[in-house]
Amino acid sequence: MTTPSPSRHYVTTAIPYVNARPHIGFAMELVMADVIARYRRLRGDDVRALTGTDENALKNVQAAEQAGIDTATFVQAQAAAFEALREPLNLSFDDFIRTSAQRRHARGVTKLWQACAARGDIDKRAYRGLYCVGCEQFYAPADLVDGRCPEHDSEPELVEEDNYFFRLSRYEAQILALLESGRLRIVPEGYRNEILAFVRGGLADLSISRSRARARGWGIGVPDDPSQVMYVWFDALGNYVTALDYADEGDDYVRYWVDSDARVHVIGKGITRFHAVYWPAILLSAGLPLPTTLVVHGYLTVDGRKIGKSLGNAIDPEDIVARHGTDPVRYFLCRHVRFGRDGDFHEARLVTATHAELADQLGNLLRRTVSMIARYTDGGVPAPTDDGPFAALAVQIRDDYERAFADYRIDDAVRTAWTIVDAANRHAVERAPWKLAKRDDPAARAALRTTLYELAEALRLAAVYLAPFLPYTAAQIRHQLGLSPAPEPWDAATRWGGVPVGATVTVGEPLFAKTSPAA
RNA sequence: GUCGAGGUAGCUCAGUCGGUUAGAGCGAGGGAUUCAUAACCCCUAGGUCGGCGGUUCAACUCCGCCCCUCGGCACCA
Repeated sequence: MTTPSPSRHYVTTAIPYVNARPHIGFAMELVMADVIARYRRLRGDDVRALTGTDENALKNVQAAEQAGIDTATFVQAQAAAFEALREPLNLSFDDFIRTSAQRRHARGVTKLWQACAARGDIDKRAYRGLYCVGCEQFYAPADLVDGRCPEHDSEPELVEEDNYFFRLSRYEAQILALLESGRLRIVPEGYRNEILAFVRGGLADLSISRSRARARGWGIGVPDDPSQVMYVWFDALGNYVTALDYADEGDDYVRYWVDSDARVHVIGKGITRFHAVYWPAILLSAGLPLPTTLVVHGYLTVDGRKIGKSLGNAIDPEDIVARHGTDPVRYFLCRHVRFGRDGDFHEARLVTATHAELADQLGNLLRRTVSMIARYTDGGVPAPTDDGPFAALAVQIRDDYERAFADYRIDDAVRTAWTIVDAANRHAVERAPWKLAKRDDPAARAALRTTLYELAEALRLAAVYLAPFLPYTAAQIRHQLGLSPAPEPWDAATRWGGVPVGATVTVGEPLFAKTSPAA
């Protein structure tokens, strides 16, 4: 089931608030989006990947105040910490958007607002709500404890002010139809069902502005109304198009949004409603194409405990990578966290997986293969003399792998790739080339050459399939096998028999050194 | 309350359309082997498949009820 390629793909992560340092949960989201982008590029598709930071929230103002810095400076430093994840996690995003600091964003979101307004979907209404001065936010009655603010134990005051409202209710039927038809796909399906239930419950209009005073002057102004700023969600969701220069409807916007085959948002389960309901409604109103797919992941606990905002167990991705390596962290996040479900980032298990799977199974396979080729066939990949069991396996694997990615089940995709590694290790033992090498008859020599070829080719395939997850490792495997750094076009790359006979192998350093377990 | 997702070997999890002896990895025990990072490979581990009842020749897999965990239920990653 090969999907037609090349096609155009736009892949994004959500943009996180910057009031706290990045934690391992967001690192997982970044890695997932990166894996999807790398997979599409591997297939020859035209891909654009975006991440960035959501900076206009009141929370950021408060956090800056606590830190004793002005908001813009604080936000700038925090955003840098997120962008700095690119190196340690080996991310390949093409662009990074900052919602408070880049004109393209403010301009684009203003245009988006105006487009909705022109459609008659934005109007000013009186908004009444219970407001806690301490928290600087409104509370729904249900969120209060005995009518008091859960944080400050004070009675919130009834505040009435004019806000702009978006006519979400108008789009109820359309949103429902989108979800039901699958034109807007949500994976895994469980999340789709939740949203469906939510929409069927009826959609009320949405407040999309705050008084400038209440927002402490921070945020993007409502067009033609200096007294109001946009509610951060309206501005944040817009990032997906403003980053592409929606403001001027530039080339990137046309290419990756309007004319794209897939507009994919990778998000955490907590914000699916914003992406499955509010965002499509805004786009519908403004007359822009909608996202095609929402890829929803679960939350991570750390060593079994919830990630506390300031509880101290919020693992720093840079730190964990410094101790265990980029590919092991990416590998653990991709294979050992079940797609769509909550998972546990267990450091001891990360170490176990790195040793048992990456070092012992994959790393060792490469080493034993390359060593035998160096020793038995003078360092050149030999020509096979007959077909082994792998050609059929290769077809099956490609099929399973593409199917897994079609549903964004990246953990299954890794498992599928791994079946090659397992098969090759077993094959090595069954054929025992080290025994064949001690015999001197023609049959043994033919069998030896065929087997070594098969092992090299299996590794080549493994490197192809693992490249999205383990970019550095895949490159190392290619290097040691004597292959060019750039992989072949997808069809050729995934077909059995791609290792050139005579390629000169290099016995390099072990792929994964075994580290001692972290304290 | 309601809706959803889970509850399978010590741990983390797989189990397609119901079908014969319920699987994998880790951990544990044993064996084999030497190409390789003491790695690879093979065997074993005897788990009431949350509980009770039902449908069926046959249910982990379908239906009902119940128990436990987590999450959504209007503006909160």
